[in-house]
Amino acid sequence: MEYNFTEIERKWREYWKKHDTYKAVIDKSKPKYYVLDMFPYPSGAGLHVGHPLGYIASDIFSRYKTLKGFNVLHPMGYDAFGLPAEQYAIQTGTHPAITTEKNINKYREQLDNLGFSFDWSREVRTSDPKYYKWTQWTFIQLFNSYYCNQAQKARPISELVKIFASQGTKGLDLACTDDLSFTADEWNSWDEKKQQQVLMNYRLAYLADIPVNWCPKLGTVLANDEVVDGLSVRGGYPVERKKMRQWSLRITAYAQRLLDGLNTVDFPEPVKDIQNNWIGRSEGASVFFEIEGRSEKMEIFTTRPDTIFGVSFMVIAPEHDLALSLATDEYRAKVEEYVTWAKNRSDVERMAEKKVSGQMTGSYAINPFTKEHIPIFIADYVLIGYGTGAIMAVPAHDSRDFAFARHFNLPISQVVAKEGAEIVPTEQWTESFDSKDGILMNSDFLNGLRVKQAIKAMNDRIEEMGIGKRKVNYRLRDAIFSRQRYWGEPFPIYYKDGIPYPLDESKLPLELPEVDKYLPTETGEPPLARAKNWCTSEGYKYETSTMPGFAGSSAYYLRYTDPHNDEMIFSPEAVNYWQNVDLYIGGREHATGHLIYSRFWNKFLYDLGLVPNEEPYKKLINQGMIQGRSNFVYRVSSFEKMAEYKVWQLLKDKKLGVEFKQDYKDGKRRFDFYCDEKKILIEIKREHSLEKVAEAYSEYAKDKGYRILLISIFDVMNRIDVVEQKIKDLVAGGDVPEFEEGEAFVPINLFISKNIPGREEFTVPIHVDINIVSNDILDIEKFRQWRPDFNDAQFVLEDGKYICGWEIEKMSKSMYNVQNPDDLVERYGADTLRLYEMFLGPVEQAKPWDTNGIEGVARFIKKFWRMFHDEDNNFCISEEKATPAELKTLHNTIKKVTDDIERFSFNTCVSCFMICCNELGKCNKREILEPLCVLISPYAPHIAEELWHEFGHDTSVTKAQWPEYNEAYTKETTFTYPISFNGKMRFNLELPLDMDPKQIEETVMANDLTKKYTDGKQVAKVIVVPKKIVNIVVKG
RNA sequence: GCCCUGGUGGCGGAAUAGGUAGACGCGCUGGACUUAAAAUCCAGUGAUCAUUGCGAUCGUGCCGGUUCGACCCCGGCCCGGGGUACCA
Repeated sequence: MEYNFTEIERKWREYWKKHDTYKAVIDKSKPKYYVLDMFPYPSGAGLHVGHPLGYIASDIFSRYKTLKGFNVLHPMGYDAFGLPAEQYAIQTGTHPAITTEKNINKYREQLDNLGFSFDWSREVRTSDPKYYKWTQWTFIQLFNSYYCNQAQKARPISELVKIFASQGTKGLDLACTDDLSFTADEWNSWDEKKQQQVLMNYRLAYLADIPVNWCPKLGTVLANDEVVDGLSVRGGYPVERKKMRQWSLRITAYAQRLLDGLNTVDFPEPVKDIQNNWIGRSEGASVFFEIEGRSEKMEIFTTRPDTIFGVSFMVIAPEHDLALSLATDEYRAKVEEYVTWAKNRSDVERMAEKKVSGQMTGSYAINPFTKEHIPIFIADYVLIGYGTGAIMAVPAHDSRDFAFARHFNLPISQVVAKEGAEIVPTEQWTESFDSKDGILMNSDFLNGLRVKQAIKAMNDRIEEMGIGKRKVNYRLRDAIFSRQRYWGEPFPIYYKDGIPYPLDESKLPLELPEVDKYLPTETGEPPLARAKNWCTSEGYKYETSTMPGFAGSSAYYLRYTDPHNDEMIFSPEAVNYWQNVDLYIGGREHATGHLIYSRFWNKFLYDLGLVPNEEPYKKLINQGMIQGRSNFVYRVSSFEKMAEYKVWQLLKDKKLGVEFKQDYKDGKRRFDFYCDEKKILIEIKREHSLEKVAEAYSEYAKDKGYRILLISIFDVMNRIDVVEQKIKDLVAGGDVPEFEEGEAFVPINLFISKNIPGREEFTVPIHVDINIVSNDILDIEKFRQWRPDFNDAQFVLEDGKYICGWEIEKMSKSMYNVQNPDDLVERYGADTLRLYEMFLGPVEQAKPWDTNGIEGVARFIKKFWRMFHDEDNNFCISEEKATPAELKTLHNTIKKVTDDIERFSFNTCVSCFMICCNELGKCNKREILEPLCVLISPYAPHIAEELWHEFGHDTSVTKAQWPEYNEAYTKETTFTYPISFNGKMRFNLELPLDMDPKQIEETVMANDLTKKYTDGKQVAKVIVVPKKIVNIVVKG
């Protein structure tokens, strides 16, 4: 009798459910610990083995922390709004809510199968009105807030109204779209509409005409992180730049705090790097250049003000306000043409083609230091969205400016030189010198300074002269928050006289209305415009776009602390107890999206005084991707090539006594094989081809004095011995008929096992379902049934088996390498799957899925079970006292497992359990096995729970205590020293631990084996590292 | 291009602080049990040479350095994976 995992696992899952084992309640007598998984979008495909990897890790950690006496919050929910359900709705008319519900149920079933310790009473779904009420509520708070740069904090907009009324913009430093300046009198004189327009310039959620990523195929706008290489991440459709009126979140106001916060959290270094780059802080200066003959000035941003003496032209972006007005009559037509061309280029085109392009405007700027008049160009290598959309070009020290200058034949002048390097005229340069440090030259008062000093000196001078100031720029853009989509949160906004107003909080949630179709209207409005009565009771129209995917996921971790609260987003009591997330596990792909948005969202709520921490996640772990391991079968693609290969095996290496050449070229003709010595030509073809050409070949051979043999594929495949005899006869000079008519070869579905020689030459690999392959051996019967076109398949086997090839690829349906966790749970049980997923390797590392190894873990579980049971599967435990050796094994295991879980090294824990069992052998003592049962329970909760109850406990193993490590049991009195010579280990020597280095050295040197290795050589030095190693350095 | 990661047997991986490289598992080979198979158990398993025994040499992507001693630290390169790209 063996361990019946199916029944036992089901039993305990039911028990946990019935007893609310994993329900978390506030308990101030215990320290809290918050473990969070990135909640999934419930896709129709369900889970594959890659998804649960992170969940298993977090579950182990949660269970461990609970056993260590923490009150653990470990919730789960669904990121339920999203494009796939909506696309499906468009195609089929099924309401996305129905699709989503169905998918969630499937997910839940799969998750339940794995025995996770989630507190499901706290489940949230972003598409649930009770949940998105608070997403909408937060949006209203953002709408009603502005950001004060001086206080570095969000403040209520009502406060700003008061300030404007009393002092205008004087003395204020606010995060805004445009730098406005007005007096109190001006403000007070404006009507409501004008005042609201001005306030929009400051709101943290604001409406503005901005260039957006418009995806015509999806009919919506996308955020920057939803676009990759000019294509939408979902669907891969082209995206174009377009100016549209959109809701945005002023995340840029928080750029510095988002950057600073990274130093306070424990995230993987790459994630911090990605966020750092995404935010992209650069320190520089904004400088105003006068324009020849005009009153307005041109503002540029540069990080290298020290190079201003090397400026030889200016460049502005095609979308720049001055672009057209700077064009002189002479250049107007060309400028207009260029601007139109540049604006209409899609991102995809721009990325594909990186040719230098640009257009002279005819206008000139004046260098404030050299007073030189320098031409102003328009070029699309300058981006309107960064800095001021205008630059001073320093071709000697910037690769893009250099390329531009060379293309338009503009002067290049060097102003920085590498210390001590020879000065080469710039005409001879092939690339710019992008010097981050060096010595200034040709730069008046900066000459001789180092770059760093020069930047400071120049910044000081610029500010003194009043022509500019120091400035920090960020690459980060405000987050576009509108989607022209149905399946998302409606904005709690209505329009009165064209001005947006927030809905009264008492009216929340504003529920998603029913629509007849999930498509835009004929006039191009979003789907919500189709809804009947999509307006307030007073008749004011609601906003018709919906919120993006990241809206609902930005604060879900907070809602989990108090998920059913209808009065407020969460109670202060709940959030102050549970605080922020201690451990967050999820994929790296969220580094620039969700993780930045939710950090921003959290900081905003922190500013409002609602949450106690500035950062939402203390520690982040990225689980690595599980790649698919595809299997291949090799189908014969050319029987002619296969036949040629077979015959060549008979001929090559003078096997018949004479040398044959393969693929022999005779004038314009080509033959498969040729023997010069015997003047023999051999050609292999299909029967009917041979019939056609037999005569021609025959004549040709006669003319040239060759003997020829035409062989049909059929003969090679079915009568190779006859073919061989013919060739032998021919070589021996016998009279062999050139061509004998025979049967036609009917091509078959033939598959060649991987290691059959020559296979590569005549087969093509075909993906085969990994579920009909085991240890790379194909189940031939299942293969025949797998696809109708294979049911007549025939095989060339090796050792009676068909061996498949394999490759590591992405896990995907089309490659037939998707491993479904349910199948494995059915075959091996959830505990085994959990252990195996951890055993595969470090959680953070990407690794291929390979079912081959799971047997080993399954064996371990069975072995573990047998330690507690006799041959008849009866629980059989001894109350005998444990031996010192057994206690040592147990306590070494306690120490190792505890340490490894603490450092999230889950894979080595599994090895440790195996080693422990191997060492304990047949030990069945309670004193050892009871703690071991608790130790393994985070990994294999079902079997642990069963054994725990068999031990006679009537409460769950999850309520047990983590075993305490006792050093006394593992203390050693001796250490086996590796004795090495010049760093090479030669033998071991067991010595008492209390022996001092001097004594050790003496003992080792006196040893016979040591003498053997030092014989005839001079001992230069002996290194003794207590409890580590002895190294003897010998010379000669 | 730039930034980050990783590179160890046939395979997944271990070596936590510079100190016995290859733990544990898979696979493979041989054996035990069995009428047989499965399951289970035992032994072996980095490479090469020597195998009559002791063994010897090489070996953590490549080249070099530091050190008594390097998978680990330093310098230079090669390859795989991810991010990002006219960000001035």
